[in-house]
Amino acid sequence: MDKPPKPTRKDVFLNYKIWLSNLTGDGQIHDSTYRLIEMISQKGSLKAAAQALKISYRKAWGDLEQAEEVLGYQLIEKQRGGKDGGASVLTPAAHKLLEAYKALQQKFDDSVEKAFEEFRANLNKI
Amino acid sequence: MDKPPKPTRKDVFLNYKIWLSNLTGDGQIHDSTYRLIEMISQKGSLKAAAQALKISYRKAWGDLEQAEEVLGYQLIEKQRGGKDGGASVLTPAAHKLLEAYKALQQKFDDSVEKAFEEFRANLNKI
DNA sequence: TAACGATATGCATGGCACTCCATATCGCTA
DNA sequence: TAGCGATATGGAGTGCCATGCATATCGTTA
Repeated sequence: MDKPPKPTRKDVFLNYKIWLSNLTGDGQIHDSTYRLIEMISQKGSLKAAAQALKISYRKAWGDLEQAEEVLGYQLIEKQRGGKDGGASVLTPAAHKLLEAYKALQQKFDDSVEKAFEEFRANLNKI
Repeated sequence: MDKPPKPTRKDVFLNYKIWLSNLTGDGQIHDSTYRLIEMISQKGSLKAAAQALKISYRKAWGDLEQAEEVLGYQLIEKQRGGKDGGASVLTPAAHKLLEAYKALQQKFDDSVEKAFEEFRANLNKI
């Protein structure tokens, strides 16, 4: 019925996403994987971490598998059986990865902020 | 059969993606939409642009619709009927948008480059 | 050695995005 | 004024991927 009610300028928002991958891009490490690793560190098991993050164990396991595949080294020391049926702890490499990732994230947030302000200013010149 | 053939450090790559959206995030403008707009500018019609980019006319039309909805103003002046059955040309606003986006993209590339080098260096300390 | 709880993994299914298809509308041109 | 070709838009069909389900495996503990 009424198509153009009035061309009104609206507020727009910039979104961004960064992730690691192997050369082909079929293996990837997303932000969710970092959160998973952190949660494993807190909870002590993959299962508990998955529950805490409200994702399926299946997915959590798969994400972790892929991350280790991409990097080429282990992030988690996993134990089957035992006192509590099993457990998972981070490797030193995983701790370093988390640190490095946090720093990267921070740097990004800063430059994104600046770049977007400029962009917005340019748009408003229209 | 053979799971851990040898934990070998591998090369990893940083990927990123930026996009605009409205407040709720249900309306989005992706890189593909900018490419579409550029192609419309070259080809002179939405249909030809969609074909050139090998996407369905349906999707192209929808993406454009969404982009204009997010921004709140027209990007394309579309004509139905006429000499060639119809045509599409960019509005001045669309040209400005493309310019601003390219600048943003460039800025991003630069900061990604820097941030990733640092990240990589940190990883190699492992 | 039976039980328990976490890791490990294949497979069915459901949701979603995109493509295909069908149809309507528009306005110049011959 | 009939025809053409592009825009406009809904709906069915399809393919992919995440999720969930089911089940096997493992090793300590009681």
